[in-house]
Amino acid sequence: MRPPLSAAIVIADAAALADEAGFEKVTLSAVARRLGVQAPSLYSHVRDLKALRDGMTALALGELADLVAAAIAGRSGLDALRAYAAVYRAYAQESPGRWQSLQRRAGEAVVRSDAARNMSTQAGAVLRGYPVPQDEHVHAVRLLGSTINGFLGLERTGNFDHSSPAPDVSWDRTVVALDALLRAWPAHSGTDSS
Amino acid sequence: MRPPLSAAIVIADAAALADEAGFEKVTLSAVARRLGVQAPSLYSHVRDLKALRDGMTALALGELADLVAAAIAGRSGLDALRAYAAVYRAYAQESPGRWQSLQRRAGEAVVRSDAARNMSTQAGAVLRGYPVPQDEHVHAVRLLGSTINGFLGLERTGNFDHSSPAPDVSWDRTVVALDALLRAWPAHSGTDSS
DNA sequence: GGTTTTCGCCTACATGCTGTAGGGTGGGTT
DNA sequence: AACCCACCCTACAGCATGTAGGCGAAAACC
Repeated sequence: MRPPLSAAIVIADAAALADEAGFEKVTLSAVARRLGVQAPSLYSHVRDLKALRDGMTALALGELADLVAAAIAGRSGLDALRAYAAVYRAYAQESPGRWQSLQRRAGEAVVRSDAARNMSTQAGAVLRGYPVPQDEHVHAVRLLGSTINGFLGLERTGNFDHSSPAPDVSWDRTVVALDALLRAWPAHSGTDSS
Repeated sequence: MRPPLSAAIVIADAAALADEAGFEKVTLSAVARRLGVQAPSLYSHVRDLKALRDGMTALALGELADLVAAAIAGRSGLDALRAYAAVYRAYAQESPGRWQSLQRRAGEAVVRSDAARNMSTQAGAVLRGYPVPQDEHVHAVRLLGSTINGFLGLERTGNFDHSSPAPDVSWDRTVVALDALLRAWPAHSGTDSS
């Protein structure tokens, strides 16, 4: 009758549920209900809950890596940075559950995946337009990721809800500030003035 | 015999458990076991699991606000910024469960608490040593929080584990970079080159 | 001093989720 | 036609949340 289930289908459905109800609401029972199947049936496709979550993380990682790749292709400098940041924010807003699935310690397999490797590479690519010395790239990449992810996290937890103006304005300032920072990357003991 | 339980004791014990085993492992059953009591007994002190978590968040918020207050008192500029950032990082490292309790959407009561209000005020105080115009303070505070919290989040989820050098080095660069950024806060349409 | 109230923890239970064991059925193969 | 196996099923054990109601001991009251 119905086409048989597969790991991919289960994980995709779990991701959809996460986006609708929040990552923490993703339960094997709930996914089974959505798929019109009994809960134990899912264990043939997914080892356990941890594996399901890892699958969602891997899925999100792959999607995001593709989006980032498309966004920064052919751009550089502030242009690339804007596109890079915009993709993250859009993803966090449009797929909040998937985005949440990235904010956790994932299994080894996920960490070593191509998508995960790509993500760091892409962050490095954004830096190409900036005068950050090669041996400082790690730090710049970490700073970039920290600020972008941190902003999205605070926004999601409602940290900005009780002060004006809307987060969008701060987001723009933040991206511009990061651009300025990267263009004048400080030397070890302070800043150099040009 | 034993002194009777109280909400404060239950919450404190839950916080201790969170630090030992992770925030997501905090369960009313587990806390009851630690306290040598049956699980339903806790419901006289804590309305439900959500209330317990909110209590932990409020506790952490209060502790952190006090630590920050002590750290930035009498300091300014980079000195204050360093102390401010250091308190956050130390707290995240020494009380990981409590820190995790801050990375969630808390109930209204917690959000409106004095401690929560203090935290924004304190972030603003750090900016006093920098030439950030008053109407830009919100953005700077948000940026500061984003970067600091984001770094700690990425560090905790193991994002930095598979690249060298150790996060400590990046942390230092990050704080220095934030200092540089605040000292040369970019104007709205770009940066001014001094 | 004895009675009564109250407080704090208890047992019992309903409900929901995870994960295991093992059964049955239908579609494809030979 | 008989077989097999992929796929989903039922049954169950274990642990979590949260409700209802009981019991005992200490405090309060006459």
